[in-house]
Amino acid sequence: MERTHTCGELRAEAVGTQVVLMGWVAKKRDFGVFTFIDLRDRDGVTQVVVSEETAAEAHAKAKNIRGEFVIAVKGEVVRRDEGARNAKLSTGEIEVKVAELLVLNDAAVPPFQLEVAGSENLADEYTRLKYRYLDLRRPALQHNIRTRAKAVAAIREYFDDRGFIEIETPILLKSTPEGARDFIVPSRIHAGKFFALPQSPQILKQITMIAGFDKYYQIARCFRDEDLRADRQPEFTQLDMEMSFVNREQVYREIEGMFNHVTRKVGGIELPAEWPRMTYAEAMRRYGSDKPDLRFGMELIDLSDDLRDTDFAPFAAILSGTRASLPAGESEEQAGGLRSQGEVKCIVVKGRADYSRKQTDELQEFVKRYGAGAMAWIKVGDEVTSSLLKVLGEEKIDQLIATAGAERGDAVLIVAGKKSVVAAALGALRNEVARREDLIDRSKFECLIVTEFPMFEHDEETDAYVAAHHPFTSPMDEDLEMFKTAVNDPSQHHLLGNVRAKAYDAVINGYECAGGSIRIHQKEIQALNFKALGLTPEKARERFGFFLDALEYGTPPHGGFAAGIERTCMILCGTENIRDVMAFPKTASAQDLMMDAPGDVDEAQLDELGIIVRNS
RNA sequence: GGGGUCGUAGUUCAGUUGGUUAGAACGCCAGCCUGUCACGUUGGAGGUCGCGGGUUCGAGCCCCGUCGGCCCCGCCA
Repeated sequence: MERTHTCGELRAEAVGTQVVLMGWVAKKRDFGVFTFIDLRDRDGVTQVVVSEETAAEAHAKAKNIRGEFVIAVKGEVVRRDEGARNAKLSTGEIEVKVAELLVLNDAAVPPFQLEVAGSENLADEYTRLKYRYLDLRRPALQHNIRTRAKAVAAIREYFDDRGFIEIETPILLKSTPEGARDFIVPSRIHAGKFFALPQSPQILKQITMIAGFDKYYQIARCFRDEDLRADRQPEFTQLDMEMSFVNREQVYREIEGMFNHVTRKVGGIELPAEWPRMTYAEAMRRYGSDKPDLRFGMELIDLSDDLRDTDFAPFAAILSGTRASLPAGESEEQAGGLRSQGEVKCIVVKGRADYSRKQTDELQEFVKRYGAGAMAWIKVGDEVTSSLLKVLGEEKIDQLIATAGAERGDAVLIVAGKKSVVAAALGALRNEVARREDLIDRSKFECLIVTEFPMFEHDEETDAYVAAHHPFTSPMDEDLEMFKTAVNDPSQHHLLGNVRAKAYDAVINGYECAGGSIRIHQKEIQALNFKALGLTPEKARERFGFFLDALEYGTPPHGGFAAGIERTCMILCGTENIRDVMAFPKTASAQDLMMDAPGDVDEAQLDELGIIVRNS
């Protein structure tokens, strides 16, 4: 018996033809003298009917089948009676009248029902991950995994057409101690030495530019041994690309071009030919985030100027940048710097002057997670009420309402503190409120390129500057002099915090979908950068010697980006969970429940590698 | 590393103030049923209440610890 059709393709036109379908029993409805079977494969579901009268042998076999049995049926496609059609099925106009039925394989009773009718009451994720092969049979996951395959195919198509060369880089390479934790792989031949899995092919892709390939791309697996999140797994896939002799705008055009091609091909979605651009500074100021979700407004509004004259101690301390506002441990010298300066900002929630005490308390708890000490509120109801009324007085409250642009019926949610904390707290609160108030239009795709990221971030613990993107990112031409001053004059070191980089992110619907930069191609600036990062020439050579050597031999100006395949697919599939777009994901504690990895290895294997495991 | 939340039948859940024999639906098993598509119907089996300890005359329920799923903070150049 040879399959002639899938279970998703038969329509009324096929009526009268003989077909053979193969698939899994999704559902059986037994009426004694005849039995309906919903037969499922990756394409869809077709109802087949087995009658005792016309196919006694097949009918007898049908008696003994159960969900997830694998069967083949041969029979005629017949039109269903007027009242017996099923509009919910694409194949619902027809059914297959079975003449022959073959049980290709039986199946144990599944540990969970693949789809509970009419609800989203799926089994616990633990069970579904353990039996991932069963969960993957669900149409929703089948669809997501196929969408991902289409997206990857579209990406290849885009770059192939534009003359990019797909180059594979090694999975086994050398550990570099900075950045994310590496997964390491022991070497047998060099017992006691280790490879590291790539966190990204960053250096290697730059070397393809030095090697003269001009345009490189790769669908690259990346590994980072860090804690997981709803959108983060320890291994994930990136579209990685790099090009020579380009400026930032030329890279932006490829970002736009690629995403636009993928969304058009996969989802039939038309994104703007040119995406809006916004500097990092503007994004932080207006949205408190470097990846703002632009599907809704509710921008952050600065109330600092209105509060500069206040006696209210917490605000006064924050706004004046006096000692009281500094976190414990921060020195007075640092207080002179810009970063000790705090601010007071707010968002306006339209129509929610009716927030209850419980609700504002919940939101306060929410912002505290981001380091905010408290959340103040003003409710512009029939009467104006506010947690700040006593300390600021009516007049000041009215002034704040005016600055915030709040109208009768609105609620104003206020956070004060260090700039970074205010941004983190209000940026997150903005998303949280939008979610709660259902302000997000899920049919929208709001794209943005965020530009001019800071070159460095200040690490409070070590009081050192670390690369915000990676140590090969080029500073902005405008900031080059400041960069040089900051590196060469120890008293001006803090200026590093103000140096902007030619680094950028692509953001869709609040997800960072891609990021990249123009790289440093001159060894002098690269050396300067290592110095800024506190790497002595010896240390730099130890870690990146081969790369520094490579830079000596005629490096073209170059830049590129990497795009997260999973995050892109999450947006295409409309899911908020990365596991929904990966065939075999790991749990939040980085385990594979299906194969029970990671696991122990034989003593003999360890011996060969020269490894002794310390039992604690 | 920290926080939140959940864990009761194969699955999804209910379970009152701590009180008799822990329930429902779906699934499963055995029948009946000529048009279902969440088929209907009759009957049946199925429980270490995650695990360990404690309080109590008595614990699914209270307390402590622990394990696991999910989410968040830190972390993720």
